[in-house]
Amino acid sequence: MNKLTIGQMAQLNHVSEQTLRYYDKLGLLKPNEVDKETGYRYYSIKQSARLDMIQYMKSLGMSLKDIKEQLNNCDIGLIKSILEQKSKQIDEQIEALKFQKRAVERAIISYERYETSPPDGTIVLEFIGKRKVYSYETEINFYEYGLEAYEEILRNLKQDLKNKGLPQIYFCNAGNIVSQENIMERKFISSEIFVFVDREYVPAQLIKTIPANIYLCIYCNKFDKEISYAYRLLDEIEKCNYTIAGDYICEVIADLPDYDDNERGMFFRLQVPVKID
Amino acid sequence: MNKLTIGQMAQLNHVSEQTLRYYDKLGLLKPNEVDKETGYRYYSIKQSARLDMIQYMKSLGMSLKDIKEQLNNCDIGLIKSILEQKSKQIDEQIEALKFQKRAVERAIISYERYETSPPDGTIVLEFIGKRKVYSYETEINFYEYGLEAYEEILRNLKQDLKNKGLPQIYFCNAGNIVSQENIMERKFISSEIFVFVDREYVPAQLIKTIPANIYLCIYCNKFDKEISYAYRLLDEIEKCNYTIAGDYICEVIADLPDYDDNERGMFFRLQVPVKID
DNA sequence: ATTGACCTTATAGTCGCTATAACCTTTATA
DNA sequence: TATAAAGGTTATAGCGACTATAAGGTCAAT
Repeated sequence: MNKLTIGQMAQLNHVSEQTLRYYDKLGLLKPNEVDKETGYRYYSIKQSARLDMIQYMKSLGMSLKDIKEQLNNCDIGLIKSILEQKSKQIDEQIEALKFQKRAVERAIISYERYETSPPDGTIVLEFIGKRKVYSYETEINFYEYGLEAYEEILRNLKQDLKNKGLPQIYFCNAGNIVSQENIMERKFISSEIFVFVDREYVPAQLIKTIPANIYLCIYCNKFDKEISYAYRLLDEIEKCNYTIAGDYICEVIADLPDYDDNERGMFFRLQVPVKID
Repeated sequence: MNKLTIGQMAQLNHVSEQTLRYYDKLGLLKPNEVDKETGYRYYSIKQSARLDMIQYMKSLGMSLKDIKEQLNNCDIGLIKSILEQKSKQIDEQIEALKFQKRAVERAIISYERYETSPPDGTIVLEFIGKRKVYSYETEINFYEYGLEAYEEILRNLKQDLKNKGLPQIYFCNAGNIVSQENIMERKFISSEIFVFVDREYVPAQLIKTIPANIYLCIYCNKFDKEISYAYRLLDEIEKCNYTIAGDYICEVIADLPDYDDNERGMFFRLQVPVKID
């Protein structure tokens, strides 16, 4: 039993024969003995120790090349520093995953919201709670340009999120603001684009609050229709004798993987906070 | 600016040109326009939307093939189920990483302990606090066999840990027990091997407690020397008139990636709990 | 006209295996 | 002892998502 064939060695250690042959080829784990006639590999069970160590180092994310180096030239200090680095790395990974989790939850909610949204063109009064946004100032008023300019600004926002270390997923829940002043005069001027964020995960100094209020909203399924739909909203506000109580918001509810003519498939909720007398 | 070369598109979206060519080849993102004469690819900035979606789906762990399918044949229900699955997966990953973190910390401590351990052959009295172990019963008394048998048992233990869903890392901090009864008669009989575990991470019914006590310990750097060193320990206990107060433990302090003759490089602390009158 | 930046395709390499083909050796059974 | 089944050998290709390189064609500015 002290001369194991490759199959036995593989079975004992729960690796495949090919893996053992591969390790042999790399010089990572040479069989104890090779029959010169037949080329048969024979392992000693003691070699499991080395295999254990290989598997452990692999689990730390080391490449086989690095493992080989480390095993051939054992340096405990180095191992310790790899372990310490690994420990930090795990913490970072956990943080990143928590971030990602939030983002996925957010995307699910976004799709659910899309599915349950009223159809395009519907006008409704809705209460919307307090929201946090991270906003990004641009140099141009993008209402003067089209979807292309908007895409370009999104590219910049994306880069900005990256630079600030914010998860790019927020990206799918974007929007922009037109000030109360401008919207009251029906002037579509905006150089501020934003993404909705979670307070817990974004440094407080980067975020702004949009207050809770009753909003008159209209749903819209195409980028090009925004302004005409916004006019319908303003007309409705006048008709009902509501008072505009704050900034106009164009919120992207869902960014669909649905590309007509290569264009972003978007679903919006245009909203104006109102006071009802 | 509405006709971007591959280089501009790549820069805007922070991907490499090769990646864009690769996506083109896969049919994942075809440029808006290709010059038939020169083969030059020209993208529209609007296509960034599709690229965003590709990147997002990639971040969810989808393969490019699946992404292509999904984009060509958009099904929101499917996306939602992928997202929900992803959410669960993230939770699992976080749990796994926490586990791994503990394991790495444990390995660091183990190396530190090795570095600060007294040299081979040293006998010292130490207070050792309460410890938790997961133990594994074997059919044979492995003291009757050599390192080979021990390795074989370790293979079984490893498999057992795997079956029980315990992290394999505990493996590097193993040991075995000889009952008080046997050790008092200097009979080295043991069929119980164990690994030290963290209480928090292992189901309570699987673990056993080794009580806190003062232990007379001897450090040992070779598997083959265990029994002779253990005898020295017992001789010392007699000489000092201590009373053996519990089971003998052979603890592996470090499993070094240092292979003389392919053998496991181990460092042990052999210990007997004693009562000093 | 020339330079240099940028584009093209085609091919090979990365990593840690897995799969397959074509063939050889060992072991157990008829 | 013949034979079949199990298990071993090497060599090669493939995976996935790229990256790197070579050899050559195109564009824009001087």
